Amino acid sequence: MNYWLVKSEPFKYSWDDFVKEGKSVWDGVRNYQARNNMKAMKKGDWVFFYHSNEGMEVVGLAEVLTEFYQDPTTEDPRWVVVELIPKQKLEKTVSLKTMKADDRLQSLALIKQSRLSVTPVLKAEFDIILSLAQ
DNA sequence: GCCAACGTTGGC
DNA sequence: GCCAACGTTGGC
Repeated sequence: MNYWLVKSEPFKYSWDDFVKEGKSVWDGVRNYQARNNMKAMKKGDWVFFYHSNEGMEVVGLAEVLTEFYQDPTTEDPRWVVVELIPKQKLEKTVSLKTMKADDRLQSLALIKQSRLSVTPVLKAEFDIILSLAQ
């Protein structure tokens, strides 16, 4: 089991939109590192849902429903999508500020590579973030 | 609105 | 293959 974090700008696609639809095809990723992370996702992996730009906080937990396949929004075979389903909303959101201030989260990929839209989360980091969400 | 950090493109 | 120029993301 692996853990991940995906970013979305809430005014484009928010957690609430995600819950309303019940499922999301995570398309439009055009960055190799993010793509490679998506290819490494396995069905059942857990994925934090983070609001970038506005909010700047982890708001919910999703699960990988379908592993990667060709991105239907492009002919270009380099790009892929995964399908995610909402699992649960966090009791308390966890802000970027909180994570940056936590000594235990200094190597979090979200913090180290702030522009990457799909990042891995270590098990230890995952547990810490979940504990901050209660 | 600014700008740092990256990623990409294209000329050489 | 290098690197300058440019574009984008996202925190502040």
